[in-house]
Amino acid sequence: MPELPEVETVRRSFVRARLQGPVTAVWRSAKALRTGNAWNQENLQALEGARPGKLQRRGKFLVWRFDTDAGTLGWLVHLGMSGRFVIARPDTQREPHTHVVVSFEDGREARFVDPRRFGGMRVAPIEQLFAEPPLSDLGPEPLARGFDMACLERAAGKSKRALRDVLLDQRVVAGVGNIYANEALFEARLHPLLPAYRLSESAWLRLADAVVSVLTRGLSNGGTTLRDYRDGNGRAGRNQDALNVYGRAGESCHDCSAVIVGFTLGGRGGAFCPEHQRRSRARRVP
DNA sequence: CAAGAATCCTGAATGC
DNA sequence: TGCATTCAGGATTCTT
Repeated sequence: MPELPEVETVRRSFVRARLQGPVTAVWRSAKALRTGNAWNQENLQALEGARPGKLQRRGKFLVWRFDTDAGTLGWLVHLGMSGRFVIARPDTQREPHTHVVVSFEDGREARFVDPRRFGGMRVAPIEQLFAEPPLSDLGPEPLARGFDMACLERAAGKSKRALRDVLLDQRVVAGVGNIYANEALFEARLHPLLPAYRLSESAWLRLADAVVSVLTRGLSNGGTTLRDYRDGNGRAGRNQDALNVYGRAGESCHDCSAVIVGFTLGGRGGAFCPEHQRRSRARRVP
């Protein structure tokens, strides 16, 4: 599932590819993406004739600027669970579940492939795109200057919610998903089910540092590929080998050899080390 | 207001 | 072997 490091890796591969405009054609499959999502108004035909500009990322969203005679448009793309955004030659076979193809004058095309169709997209004037949900609801960028423990504490310091769910809330911090939430909690030595209001100042500091640290490592490893994720050139990431807890329930902890414990909360799985991530400071009596 | 459940979807994994 | 069932999960919307 693409989270901040994966989406940023995709962004970088598109920036390196430097697709040259203008857009010559837009193709859309017959199947809808994520119905029941108010912002998912595709309006893709507005991109025809537009010239590609800066490609940005906000949380797990890509925002690609396109210049037209009538002003600047933004193409908002979310990869959902199984989405891929790839650069391809027109004469190569389209993967199954290809739902959007945008062709550029230089002969290449951008393809959006999403088997589960949990992804979404929208084209709108750029100011409007940033002013409305989902972008307007996002919390701070964890890898930007200014992100620190105060951001987390302000947003969730009084919440009774479990830490794992606080980290998944895009209003608290943008771009963290289930993999990196669990990894950050391991790194910070905090139990994923601990209510947020119980954290001490030092624990908030550890957590903020851990979020930055696991995202940075994920990014330098080119993202985590558990199943579907690929970068813009179709390549898998390498961060799956660096995971400490996510997907490792029943295996032993890399640091202490305790057996990693799996759990489910709100329909979403997670995992933690029972030795490193205790609910309280009290040590268990052997 | 907050927290939990339901919703969307398909392929992989499991069950019989 | 083959068919049916279960499950996973991001973000939103609906309930409680």
